[in-house]
Amino acid sequence: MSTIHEVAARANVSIKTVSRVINGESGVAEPTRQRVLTAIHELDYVPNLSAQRLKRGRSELLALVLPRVESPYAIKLFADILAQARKHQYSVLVFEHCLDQPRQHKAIERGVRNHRVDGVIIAPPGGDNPDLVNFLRAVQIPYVVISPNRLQDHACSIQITEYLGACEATRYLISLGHRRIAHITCLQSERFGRERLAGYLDTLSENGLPAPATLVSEGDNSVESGYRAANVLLSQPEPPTAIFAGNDEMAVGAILAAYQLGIHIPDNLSVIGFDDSAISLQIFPHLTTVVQPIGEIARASVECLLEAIEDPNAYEDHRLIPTHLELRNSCAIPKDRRPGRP
Amino acid sequence: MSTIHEVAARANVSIKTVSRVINGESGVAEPTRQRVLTAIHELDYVPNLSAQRLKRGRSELLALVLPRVESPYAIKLFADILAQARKHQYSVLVFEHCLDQPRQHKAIERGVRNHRVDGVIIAPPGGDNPDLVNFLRAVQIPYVVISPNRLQDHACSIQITEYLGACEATRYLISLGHRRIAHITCLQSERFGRERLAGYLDTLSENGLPAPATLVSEGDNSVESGYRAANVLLSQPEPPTAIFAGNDEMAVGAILAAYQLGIHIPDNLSVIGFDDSAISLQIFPHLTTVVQPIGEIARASVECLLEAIEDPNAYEDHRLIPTHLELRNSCAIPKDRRPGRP
DNA sequence: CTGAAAGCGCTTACAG
DNA sequence: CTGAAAGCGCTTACAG
Repeated sequence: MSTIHEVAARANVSIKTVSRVINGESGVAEPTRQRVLTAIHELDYVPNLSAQRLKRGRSELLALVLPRVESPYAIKLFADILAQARKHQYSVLVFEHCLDQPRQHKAIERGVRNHRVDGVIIAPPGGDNPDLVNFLRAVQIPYVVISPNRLQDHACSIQITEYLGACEATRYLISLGHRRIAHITCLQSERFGRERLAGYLDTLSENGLPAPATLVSEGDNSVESGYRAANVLLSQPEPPTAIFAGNDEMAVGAILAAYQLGIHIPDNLSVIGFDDSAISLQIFPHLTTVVQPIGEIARASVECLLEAIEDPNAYEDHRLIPTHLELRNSCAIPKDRRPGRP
Repeated sequence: MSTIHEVAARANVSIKTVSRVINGESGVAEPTRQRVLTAIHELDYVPNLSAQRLKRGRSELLALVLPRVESPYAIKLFADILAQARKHQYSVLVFEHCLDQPRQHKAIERGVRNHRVDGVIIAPPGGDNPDLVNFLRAVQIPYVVISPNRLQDHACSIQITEYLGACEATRYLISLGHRRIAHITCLQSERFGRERLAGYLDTLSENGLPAPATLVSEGDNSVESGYRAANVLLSQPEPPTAIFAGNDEMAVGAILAAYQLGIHIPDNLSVIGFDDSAISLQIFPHLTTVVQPIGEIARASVECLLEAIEDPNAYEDHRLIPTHLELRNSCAIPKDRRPGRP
């Protein structure tokens, strides 16, 4: 591969002039610029990033710390962050994060410092790992954390409207006419699980509806737990006419349980999920769900991080990304409220 | 961050000696080595990769070209390749590949040359894009392609036993006693779809079973297409007692269709998928499936590529990774063959 | 066993 | 508007 010297020789200029053209600096006569551009084109010259980085003292490299869970959420987030970073001329290095392995953060630390990464984006649940976060603070590398359990631990964070999203889902079911609305909870050890439950409970009480304990069933975020929870909920003497599941996986579990019990969705049971993950469109009927806008999360993360890199001193930014309800085919007016039926 | 000079000064040696210690070269007296190690530790020194790369003329960087489809397959492959690369001290840069955008490969080309990537792994279906492949050949960057449609186009390729996997699935259903075994095909424009179909057909005929056209239904790899295909298959006068779907998504579609028709799985219908993707464990009953061993694919890809990087001259290697059948709960002996039933 | 010199391919002041 | 010099932080021959 050719170097800046070969380009300079061919264009009959100094390497400094070539450098100016490459970096789009002003103060190069147009004819000169054209000559350089032609030489670059003819030699098929591409600057060596390692050399640029070495000299500039910035790597233009972002690290993304992802859990080794093969969730669709993670890959979508990754893809969107990649696209955002590219817009700003940054590359992304991915580090896997295994919560269970105690010395895992050592490998990340080494990679981050080895590559002289400019900043780090921490996907959930990495933000709750004190080792990683303390390290980044100690070496003064800017970072932004997505959906951490505790906001006050970080200078920059991105979160979504977990609570309001749950409120909107519940309000929608109420507006359809449902009065016995159940909730299958996400893991209550996570903040988002507690906020989604709170949104559900508050909306019920705001609308004068009771929320007996028999309408709240615990899940663990998995399809299977939603399936079990729904089986319990639906075999009560007075079963709910609608279920708001804490995430899409559990909503799918609930739909599978309904299938087996011969309960038609949405005619006899309405179901809402949360997240808009791939599975919500793989189930029939397609799942009405609270959309977690991953594209927006990615954009905000990169923006935040880049600003923190520009101005590392006491930079603080907490962004709240709005969710919205995506209406599909898993909800309907409850049977006893439908007109035209005997 | 400290440099090699500071370490050298503190340890009272030349930078060359520090370099020797960092790179594990022999010929350093043990006491000297210890002094250097201590200095490295005290200064918390981490070598600058950009400088090392610049000097060495190798980036120790692999590129992975992935489709922008948010498939669980893609992220698992990515995670496993990441882990394999790390073992060999390589980092991985990911490039998204959008088939539909004509100038997409330009961005990949630029990134690959900019970073002086040592080699490229192309995930399906990128290997069938002539632009990308021709570029890599032109600039002489070694690459390995995973599951391409045409093997002869590449020097290094990884594929799995699509045909044998389909044979094994079909043979298993026959061994249970099924005689009316249907197949929902993957897209026939892809080699893997054709091979899976061929494995199914050949195994039936080897066992003296007819394969009437009414038992083969076309799908397009999606859950929905499996759902539609199964509805057609199961509403025939003589419906199949088993369905071998070309992938897990379509198998799930078939299960959903059976649910709605009140057909119990596995009592009244056996279903097998292909791939062992996440969804196979999210459905009930859990899906018996032909496992595509992504970990092995990742290992073989990285190995192949590293060998090609070591010896770029006319290096050729085509590896075939074996699949295996993972027995779960979606298959049973057909009703009419079960003992103890009237 | 150890080190002084040169240079990888760029950019950053500085000079003209 | 253009360029000669110095140097980013390392490793590669070479010498002793």
